Amino acid sequence: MHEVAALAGVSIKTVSNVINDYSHIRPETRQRVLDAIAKLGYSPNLSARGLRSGKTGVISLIIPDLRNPYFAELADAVMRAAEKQKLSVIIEQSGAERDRELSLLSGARNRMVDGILYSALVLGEEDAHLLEAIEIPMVLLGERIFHGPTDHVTMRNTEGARAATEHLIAAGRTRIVALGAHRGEVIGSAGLRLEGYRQALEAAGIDYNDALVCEVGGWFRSGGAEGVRALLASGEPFDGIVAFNDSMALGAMRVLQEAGLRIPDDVAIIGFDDIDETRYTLPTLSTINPGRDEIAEIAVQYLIERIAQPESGMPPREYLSRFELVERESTVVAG
Amino acid sequence: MHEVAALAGVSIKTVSNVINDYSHIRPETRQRVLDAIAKLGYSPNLSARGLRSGKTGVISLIIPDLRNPYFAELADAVMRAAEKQKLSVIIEQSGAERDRELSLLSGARNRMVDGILYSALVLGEEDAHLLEAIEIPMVLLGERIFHGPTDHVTMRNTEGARAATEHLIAAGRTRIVALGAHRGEVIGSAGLRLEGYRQALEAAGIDYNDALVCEVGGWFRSGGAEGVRALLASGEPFDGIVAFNDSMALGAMRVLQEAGLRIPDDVAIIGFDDIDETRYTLPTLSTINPGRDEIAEIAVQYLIERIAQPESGMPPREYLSRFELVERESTVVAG
DNA sequence: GTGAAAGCGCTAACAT
DNA sequence: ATGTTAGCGCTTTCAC
Repeated sequence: MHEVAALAGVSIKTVSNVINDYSHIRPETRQRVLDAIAKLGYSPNLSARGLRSGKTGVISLIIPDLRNPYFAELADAVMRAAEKQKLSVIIEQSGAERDRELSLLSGARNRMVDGILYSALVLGEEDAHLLEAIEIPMVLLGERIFHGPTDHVTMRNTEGARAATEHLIAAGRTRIVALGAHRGEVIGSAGLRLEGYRQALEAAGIDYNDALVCEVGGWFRSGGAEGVRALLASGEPFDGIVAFNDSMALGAMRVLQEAGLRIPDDVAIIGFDDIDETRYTLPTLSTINPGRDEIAEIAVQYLIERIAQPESGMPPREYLSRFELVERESTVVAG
Repeated sequence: MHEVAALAGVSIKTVSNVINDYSHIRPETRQRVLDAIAKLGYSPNLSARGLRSGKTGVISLIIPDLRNPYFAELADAVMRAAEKQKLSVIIEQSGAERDRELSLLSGARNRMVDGILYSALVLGEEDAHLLEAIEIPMVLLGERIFHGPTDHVTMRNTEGARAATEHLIAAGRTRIVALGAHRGEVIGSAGLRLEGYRQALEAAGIDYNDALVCEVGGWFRSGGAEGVRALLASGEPFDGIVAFNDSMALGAMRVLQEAGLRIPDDVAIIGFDDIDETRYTLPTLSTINPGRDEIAEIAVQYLIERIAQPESGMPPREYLSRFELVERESTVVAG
């Protein structure tokens, strides 16, 4: 920077002004500085800037696991949104371990980032108070913690599940499985989506049948597969499945096909998340698009606002994205 | 830090020593400092440390697109390897655009990272000289650029493809499709894998049939699907497919099944990459596991070594990981 | 419109 | 074994 100033024949302050797009610089001077920068291949030292300004231009995104397509796509959306705002993103994987989620939140690595986007999988409502201790700006993604002390961006889970269920009902299905429930959970994606499922049944005058509510080990393909296997073994008849995420739906599809059932003729199935893969399976999977891009953009915007005004006293905000029902082959009987 | 020093009744230097695990500190003093740190909830400012030491403890990983499962899994492996070494990872997506790959490599964001792991998709051999201009340590992943000025970590592409092809031959297939070739490409994954395919055919005394070498638009599901559709339309008979990555294999499987062909009975198929999904499709997909964890660990280790000794004059290294053939349902006829 | 100087929080010499 | 001091590269008052 000194060299640039020398070459351009100005002071180091002027160089700083040019870089930061300050006003009141003669165009001619500015050009001279720009030329010098180009000639010397200079680029500012971000650590120094960070030290001085207290900001690093980096945010961290805490997610359970990148190998889960849902989170990979979420990370992609967040990175695109962050880039528009000239922010870099450090991704930290919690592995869905409680200790790791906690240590990442309070960890020393955070000293290097301006804010955190936190997609909780393990911490729940009862841990909301722990978030109070986090001193750097944070925005929460997903459903695990409501009414926390931070901004929260998520989708309309209940309405989405209701729309998915109504879609199957409209297709003439009456014995509809809810795949991925967690008994006793009221908040959290599982609880909210189950509530939407119930609402749709009730509105259509279909009795709720507990035998069709299928719990799983985890929201993975394997969980969906096991769930449907158990269901088939139970002998309880069904003609539709609302899976609470796409991975489970895909696992379920595989088991149904192995069992010789046709999709959607024998069983119609709809998922949740609209991960890329659902466009290429056989059959393609109908699903609820949660508005991922919108979630990412709003979350980044909220975080930037909190970073800009850490002590604004603005109460925690809650943003619910628009979802969209995506109709594909798994729910539409050809002809 | 000053406060910590005051509370512990020592100088700020001693605090620094404790934090950095220096020797020659009386255990009692160290403990006093540690207590003070805990009480004040102090944690060091990484920006300041970075400014002073010239290192940030952050590396960047440049990949085309996280939504591609192969790269999501690579990113996961890299992050796990980096974490073991106490490094954070900033992920940058190039979107497979040439301009973006170049600007990311030389971009200002790099001032904040100690080194780059670069998985090229667009830049090729002819751009190797551009890498010379990058002044920060870099390790290359993947096949696009060989003989560049940097360390390079990748898999044994030719041997892997040969093993895959031999696996189909051993299963009695003789009319084997190579799916995902790029005509005229010699280096790059496509060229290397095609070479392995040819070697296997030759070793088995099977004539190379150009009509079975199938080019595709891109290494995505859609590319694999289109390729197989064209092949079916051509009327050229085939009983096996070596797909140069798993995504194409999955797209191909879908088209085969739509066409009423049984896998593996009518057509056996094997992919490349061992992405998670291949364990859950119907049928499950045989594939070549490229040794992703090994690649990630070696790449991070190489990068750390280069960061430690930027001007060591050590010549560029090349590391080839061990691969493994994973046998699943798509190549094994039951019974 | 531009320059001079102070200092962000830390580490590395050097001194004690 | 611990304290003192200079300075990393930048931004930011405050003069001019």
